[in-house]
Amino acid sequence: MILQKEFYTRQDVVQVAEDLIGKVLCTSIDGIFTCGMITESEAYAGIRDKASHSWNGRRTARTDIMYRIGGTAYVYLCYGIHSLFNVVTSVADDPQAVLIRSIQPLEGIDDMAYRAGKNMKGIREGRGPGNVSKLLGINVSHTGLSLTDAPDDPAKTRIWIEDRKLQINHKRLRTVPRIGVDYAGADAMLPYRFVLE
DNA sequence: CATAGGATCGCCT
DNA sequence: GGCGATCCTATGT
Repeated sequence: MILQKEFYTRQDVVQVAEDLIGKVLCTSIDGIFTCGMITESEAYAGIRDKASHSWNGRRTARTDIMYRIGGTAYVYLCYGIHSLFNVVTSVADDPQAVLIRSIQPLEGIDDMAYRAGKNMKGIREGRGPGNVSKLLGINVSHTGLSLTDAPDDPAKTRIWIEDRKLQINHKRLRTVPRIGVDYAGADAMLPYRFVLE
């Protein structure tokens, strides 16, 4: 079952981030289908969260996507190299999002290995937000895509998330501070990161 | 216009 | 643990 608007438009982004663990992130790009189970996520709590791009109401051409309705893809370039994939949550004009940090590849392993090039290390684990996009073929041109509305042409690029009722061991789900947000002061300590070990 | 730095990664020591 | 890759964004002159 494909996750619909009701899942994404909830206003507690931390809860959505936790609920995304164990769900399956899927892409159909250039006719190639790949997917993986989400094993790590981070919540970015909008204008009140100093670690968020939308902190204090910041709004630019890039972050404008965060102000859209939940269920929209927000992809941006980090360090000039990596495309980082986020899921916009909550209602329009409440700019919250969840960063997908890691997946466990499920289908299309060969295509993922091809996308990763000769560097096969980490393919089985799909670790790191830059690698998630790399394996699934996601890039910054996909920012703004709807995760809930199917395109007119079935052959077109599509990104979505499925609930396959995969059973996860909640005893192995850790709630810890986020990574790489030291600049956010006290907000860097918030337990907004979820890791399935 | 110039410049610094970032929600990273992989390779080096 | 350190560093280079590489480019968009925000800020300052």
